[in-house]
Amino acid sequence: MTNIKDVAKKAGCGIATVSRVINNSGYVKKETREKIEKVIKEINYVPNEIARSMTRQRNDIVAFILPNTTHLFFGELLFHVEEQLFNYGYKVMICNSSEKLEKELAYLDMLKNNRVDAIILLTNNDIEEYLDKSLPLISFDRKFKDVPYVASDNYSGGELAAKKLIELGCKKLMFIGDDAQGELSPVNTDVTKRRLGFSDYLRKQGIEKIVNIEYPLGDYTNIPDTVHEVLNKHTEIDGIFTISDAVACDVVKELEKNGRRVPEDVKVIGFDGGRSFLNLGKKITSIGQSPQKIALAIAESVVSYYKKEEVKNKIIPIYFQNGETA
Amino acid sequence: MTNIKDVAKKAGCGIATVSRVINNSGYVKKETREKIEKVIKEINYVPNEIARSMTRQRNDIVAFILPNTTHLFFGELLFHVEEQLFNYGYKVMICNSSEKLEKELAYLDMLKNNRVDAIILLTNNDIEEYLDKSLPLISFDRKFKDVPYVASDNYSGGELAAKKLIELGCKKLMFIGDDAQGELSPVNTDVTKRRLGFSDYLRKQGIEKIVNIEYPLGDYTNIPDTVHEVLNKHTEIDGIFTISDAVACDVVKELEKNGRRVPEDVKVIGFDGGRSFLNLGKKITSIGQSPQKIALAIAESVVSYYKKEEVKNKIIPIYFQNGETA
DNA sequence: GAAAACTATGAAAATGTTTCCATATTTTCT
DNA sequence: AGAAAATATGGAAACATTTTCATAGTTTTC
Repeated sequence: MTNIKDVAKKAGCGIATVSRVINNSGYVKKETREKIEKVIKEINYVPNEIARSMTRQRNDIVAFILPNTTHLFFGELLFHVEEQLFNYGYKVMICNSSEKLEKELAYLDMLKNNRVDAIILLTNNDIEEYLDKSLPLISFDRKFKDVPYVASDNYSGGELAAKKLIELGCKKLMFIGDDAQGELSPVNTDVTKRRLGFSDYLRKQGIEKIVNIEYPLGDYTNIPDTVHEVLNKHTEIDGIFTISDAVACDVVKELEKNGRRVPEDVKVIGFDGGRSFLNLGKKITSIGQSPQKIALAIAESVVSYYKKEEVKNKIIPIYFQNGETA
Repeated sequence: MTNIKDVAKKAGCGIATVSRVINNSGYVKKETREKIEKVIKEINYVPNEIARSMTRQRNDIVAFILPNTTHLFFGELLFHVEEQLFNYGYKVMICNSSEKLEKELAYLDMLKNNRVDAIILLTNNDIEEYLDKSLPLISFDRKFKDVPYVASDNYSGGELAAKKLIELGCKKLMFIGDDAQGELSPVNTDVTKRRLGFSDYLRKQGIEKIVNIEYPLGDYTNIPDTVHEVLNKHTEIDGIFTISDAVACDVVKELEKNGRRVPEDVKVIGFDGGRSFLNLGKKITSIGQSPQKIALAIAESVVSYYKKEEVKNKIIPIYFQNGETA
């Protein structure tokens, strides 16, 4: 590989001048610039970004720690985050934690060594005490001490779902979601607020929820059994709000297996929207999160870090994505 | 941030010795090692990976250029690729091309500057002429000149689908897939082989396909209309093989809208399997690709590059994933 | 008991840039 | 015309490591 010295030698100038040409900075005479550009092409020189990172002490890399790129919503979010950051000149390093704390910690260590410019953290683990104050963190859907965060307006989403189900004439409502985010859990992600918004709204309207079904986070294997059991016990249920569209999908399958039609007999409202919603059919309605807007907010936070500005918390509005339940 | 010099000074030794301790290389007296380790902790030193990359002239980064992490199968593949490479000590940079050639080229340029250790390329574009011989490329599901590749055994997959549909008693078969990969297209990805395997098998059995439905790659918007039209024209169709499970899902919806039951009236076999298959319900059967095995093959290819061994092409077996159509 | 092998250490070179500083030339201003 | 400002250029330091080399002490070997 050729380097900047080779260019300088062949062009008969100093390396500083070559550097100026490459970075289009400082003063360079027109002929000198042309000569250098010619040589660069001739000897097929490409600047070594590793060396640039060395002097600049930054590498324009942003890391994204998330549980799993196989979840539709996460894959979508990743796509938009990468797209936004690419536009700002950043590269994105992807870190699948598989929801494991140890892996998240291993990544944080590695990322610290690598002096990445920012770390986007999406986790359900009890990681707060391990978060190094010096790391350029941005948290998604989760509040940690001293860490700026971006989140969908989950609470309003829960309220909206309740409001909608009531409008649609539902009388006996249920929530199906994650246990690890329960009110008594030490881990309190923003996702919890979906249920809180839902419950609070119902309470204000003097309506009582039938039941919450909750199960370990990320463990979708036993949903059908649990749902089956509850549905048999509470045949009066006519409206369900689920923590995500993926769960909603399983719930619909189970309902149909039990002879209940969706949306005719039971209305179902999920959460996430977008592509995941489309893929899962339109029997449900969804409270949509906007990965584009979330991604933009995150990218702006990254840029704020770079500019050493205050990085503000950002709540992203949710929206209705109407399906047949609507 | 503290550096290796700070450690050396405080420990009263040379930086070379500190380096030996960090890298666990060469000779270091036990007491010296302990002293240095103590200082490292005291002053909270973490080695600067950028500087290490500088001297080692490699950064343990592998880039993955793919169309879009929002496709279920790609998200899944990405997950396993990252997981495997993490085990080998690599970091993964993610590059969403949105299927755009210009974006792929921009990424390739950037990655060249960044001296990444390997580039996994997943594309449907006519990019061959732009591929720099000096880049450490690994192609997925696509053969380029001089570029080692990893692919699922798509041809056998097509054959298997045909065989299965015939075994299930189907008489009037159809293929639904992508136009851009047509036999006359200059772009010839391995995905094409799904149809070839399917067609060839039928031909050998003396069975003629009813029709191919093909449409622009990645453009799933007009599938329902096209399918609707063809189904009305060919009400005798009783077996369909689709290029992917995602397409199969749309096809099933359309079939049901037209009053045909799946799998009772029409059997549908898709392609991809795994999580995407599960999410889409089990009315279809799928020819499954194994993202784990693909990821392992890719990771091994990356390691071969590092060892400067010959990087071999690898064909990964597919498998049956039985649903209700089975 | 001398040579060979092993252990231990640090100075200095090398990695490929950017940037600061010094210097020189040219242009602009009054 | 002389001073100030703008243009142009290159040498050298700095970035934080690893690695080579030189040197020296300590064991082992026969």
